[in-house]
Amino acid sequence: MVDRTGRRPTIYSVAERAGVSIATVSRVLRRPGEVRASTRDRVLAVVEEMGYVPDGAARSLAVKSHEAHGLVLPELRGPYYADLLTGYEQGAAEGGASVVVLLTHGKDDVDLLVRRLAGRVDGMVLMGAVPVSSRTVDAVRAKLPVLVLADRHQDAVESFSTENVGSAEQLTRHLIEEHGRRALRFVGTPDIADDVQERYAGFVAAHEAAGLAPADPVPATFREDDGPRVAALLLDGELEADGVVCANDELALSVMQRLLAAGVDVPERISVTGWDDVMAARYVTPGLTTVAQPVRELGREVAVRMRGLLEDRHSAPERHVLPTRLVLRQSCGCP
Amino acid sequence: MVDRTGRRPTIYSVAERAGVSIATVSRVLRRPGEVRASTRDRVLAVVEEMGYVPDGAARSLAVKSHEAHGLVLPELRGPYYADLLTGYEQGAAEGGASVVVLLTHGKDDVDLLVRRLAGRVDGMVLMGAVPVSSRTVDAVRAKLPVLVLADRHQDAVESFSTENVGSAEQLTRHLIEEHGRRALRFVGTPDIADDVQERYAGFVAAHEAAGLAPADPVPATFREDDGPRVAALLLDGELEADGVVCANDELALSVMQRLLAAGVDVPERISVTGWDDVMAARYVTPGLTTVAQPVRELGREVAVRMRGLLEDRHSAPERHVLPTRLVLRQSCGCP
DNA sequence: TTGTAAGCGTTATCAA
DNA sequence: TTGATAACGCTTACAA
Repeated sequence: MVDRTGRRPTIYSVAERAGVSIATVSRVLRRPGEVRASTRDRVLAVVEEMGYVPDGAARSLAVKSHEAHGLVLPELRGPYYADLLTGYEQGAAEGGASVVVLLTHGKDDVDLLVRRLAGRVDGMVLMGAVPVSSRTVDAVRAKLPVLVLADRHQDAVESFSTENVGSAEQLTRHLIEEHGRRALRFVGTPDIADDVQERYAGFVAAHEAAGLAPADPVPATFREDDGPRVAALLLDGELEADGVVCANDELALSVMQRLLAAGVDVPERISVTGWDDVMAARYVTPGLTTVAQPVRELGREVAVRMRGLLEDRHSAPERHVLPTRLVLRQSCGCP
Repeated sequence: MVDRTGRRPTIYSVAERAGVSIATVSRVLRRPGEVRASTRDRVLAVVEEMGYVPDGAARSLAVKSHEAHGLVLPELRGPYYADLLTGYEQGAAEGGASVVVLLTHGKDDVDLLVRRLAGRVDGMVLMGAVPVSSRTVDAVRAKLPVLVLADRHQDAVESFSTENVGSAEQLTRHLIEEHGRRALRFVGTPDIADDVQERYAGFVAAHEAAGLAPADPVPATFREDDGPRVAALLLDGELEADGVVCANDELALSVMQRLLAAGVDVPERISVTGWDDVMAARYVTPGLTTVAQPVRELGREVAVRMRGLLEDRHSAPERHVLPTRLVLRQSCGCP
């Protein structure tokens, strides 16, 4: 399956073998309707016989489009990013674009990698949590459309996110009003990401609406490892609480497991809630009350919007917020 | 940030503005050591000022390398594929390559998409479960290195997988010998994928070694939806069993939940085991006994091997098998 | 309907 | 140390 030069077949070798010009080969592949059937069949036969696959780089150079989008995520733990990627890939594929994934976790030259990626894609999506300088973001934005997810509101760049404040407020209010909680703690570090900040804001809002004083957040990362520490605080009595609103499910599951193991009655004595609705949330006992985000849809919508931006530059940056859904199970106190 | 032609800066506009040739600009970016410091600084300043990012397609065309690998997966549900991608991306990035992800689920022109992808990457990894014709695989293989994961042993193409038969046998033997099970059923459809087939083979082997007759498998897909159906069979008494060896955790979790909800004592009356060690496996009660695979490492090793193949074509196809680890929790009967 | 030829934006060889 | 210039493999006017 190599032509006589000993290399992989190019459009030239196919053309030669089929006895046509390279323009005709190109047409056969891109606009078969413009070629006479007999010619087309002959070319196609040669293409098949030689195993010719057009070089994407050469095509990109000629058409000035990479037919690819870049998706930059911190990592892929948990269902969030995977669902996001799934939705995005689908949306991009519908427009004939493939997606190049860049995972920043554990890399120390993120800015360089992002810039380099910018040379290989038509548009780029950045997760708010990725550690990239705003200088780099600006440089990339000067070159191609950039969409940002779940990030602090830099109003210059268009962003997508799922609703946080309202749902957090609703969840907190539920704990206060339906389950009579009076000493709730928010577990998570608001500064760590925009989402967490907004969820804490909702927590605070619900307290104020109820005439209660909101407690300070209990710092914790998104990882499961912090659960035991927080649970220990609760068990020691160092943290007085009749409910914990955790920044995500991993944290909530891990805290809850520790509490249960120590004989604490969840939810009777302490309510526990999470965020994300991971698979484990519906298999644990008690079932974890949490907030479900339409992540797949989010991903798909971001991709569709990106395709729109690629068609028509210069549309004003919009701010998209998708609604979330409260999932009441038993860990809050519901039957 | 556009040059006077109104378009994005190219190596030409940078060269012009810096008063050097394009060759020098290219050198500054690729081999700064070969350029006089004063020239280098001047060029770099212009690069920065104009926001110049080299076009990846043009570079690929010139160097005859896409600096990208294709990873074709059926979907991204569950931790398996996400971990695989994480490991692969890391391994690829270490070699300066990015990864283009193609998700086949829900697409009807997979063969076409795979061929097209082959024109944009230097090497391709195919998950065994993706619905792609062997004609296409052969066509792609003629053009670039292909690695296959968890696939039926077509010995022509190099493959990676995690160990199945031995671990399944070990797990089954554990149920028979330690927990005295005598009526085990395997839940999963062996024909669906190579993994399942091998897991069932281990199930059978353990029975034969113990002088027991292995029952036929109970067909079920990898999805959670099949759990209720299988559980119903068990509850109806239509399926006599004192233990079920499920093809994966989703299935096991869902069967177990149904059994528990119906008041069946797991593991006292029925043992339940899974495969994959998903997060939920360690949060449910009883904890799910399962088999953990080193998926991240697998991904990374595949990427490293791909880099090797890219260096040196024509190395004979090897068959790599990574060891797995039995994770004993309580759902099998262990304390 | 088909062919000619001019780009597309890099890299790399060879001279200067 | 730097510059001209020829690839690289494709698409697409424009001409025939």
